Amino acid sequence: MNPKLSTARMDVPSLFPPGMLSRLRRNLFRWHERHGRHLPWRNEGDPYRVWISEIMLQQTTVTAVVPYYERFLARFPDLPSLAAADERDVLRMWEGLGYYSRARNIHKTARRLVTEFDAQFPRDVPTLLSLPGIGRYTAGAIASFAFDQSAPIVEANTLRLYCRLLACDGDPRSTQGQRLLWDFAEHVLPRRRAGEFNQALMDLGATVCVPTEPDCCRCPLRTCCAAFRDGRQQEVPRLVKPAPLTAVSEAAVAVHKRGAYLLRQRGESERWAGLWDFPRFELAAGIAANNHQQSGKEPSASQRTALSDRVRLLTGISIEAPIPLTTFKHTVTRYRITLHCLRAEYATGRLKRSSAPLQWVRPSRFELFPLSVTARKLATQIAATTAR
DNA sequence: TACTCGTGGGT
DNA sequence: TACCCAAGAGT
Repeated sequence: MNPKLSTARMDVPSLFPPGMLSRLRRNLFRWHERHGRHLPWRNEGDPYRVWISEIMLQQTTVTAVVPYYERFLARFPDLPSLAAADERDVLRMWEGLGYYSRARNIHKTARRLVTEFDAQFPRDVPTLLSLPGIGRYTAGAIASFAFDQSAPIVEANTLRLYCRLLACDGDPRSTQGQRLLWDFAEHVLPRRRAGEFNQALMDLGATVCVPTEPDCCRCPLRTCCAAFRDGRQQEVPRLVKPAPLTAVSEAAVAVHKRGAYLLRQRGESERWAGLWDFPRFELAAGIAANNHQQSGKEPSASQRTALSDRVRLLTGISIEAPIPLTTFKHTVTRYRITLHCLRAEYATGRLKRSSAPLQWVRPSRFELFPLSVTARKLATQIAATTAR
């Protein structure tokens, strides 16, 4: 038994009786014919495209995905082209989209499909689940969208929709809540046209049953909706309070040597794993995000001296005194980072071999490297300056 | 189980 | 401005 699946059942049928069920399906299909979204990865009948779009759409808005999807498909039009690519080029196409393990997993899965599956996409959920980066939702999405298998889905849009249809009070992210939602998803799913049905659910969640101010007047399912009946559509589903942001002050050093700059590939256990960055160090951490007193200042003379030591420890080379260039503010996960960018000339020494990959790169070649967002900004600035 | 992993757009 | 939120998966 695959641990990503659960067979535990709850009493969903009593919560949603057969008469209501057929009405829900009928109304939803009818609504979708007129109001469904038209998206680049829809109705292509190509599991590769469905897969790429689903991975990109994990925790990412449609608006953000569309340009990345188009670029990615132009560069890697099919499974063999993706499997044959270098990971660096895959990450380069992912740069700026976030959650970079998705790109690394896509690459791993592409290679596995070519070597172990004869470059054919598996059609069943258990086999899809065995692939890196494909969880229960994505497996259901690929199986139903690409192969019209009767596989249920639960994601942000359907979670909200199901919770409201059921007026679910509990925490939908808890184990119990998840079990209820997956049971419900399976219960409502028709045997035929499952892919179209799932897409209709998501379209409804994305355009009508939205998080705030759901447009219940235009909802084809309002007569099946317990939350609407009780006037509680604004309270369901229960929200989770995000962790407060922590202010962090960091420094990035652009080390220059004869027209090239030092880049470092970030390690497996670091944030932005696999991306390249200028050597980067934490300076200080504040208590709260709005405590700018400490983090907003430029690095002091003693901090800049300490930076030289840390560059030497990290890379093995010695540098001249770093000179402040510019400052970026960047929020990532729970941290609001103030990044002080400095420039320093190479003095003496040779690059270490043992640590993370280090490389001297000319500005004209920056575009070949997948960079962290802030590194890209700094790289662009440096390239513009040196081009003159 | 709870935490980690990013970023940009909307309000 | 400071939130909220988004087609989740891996550990």
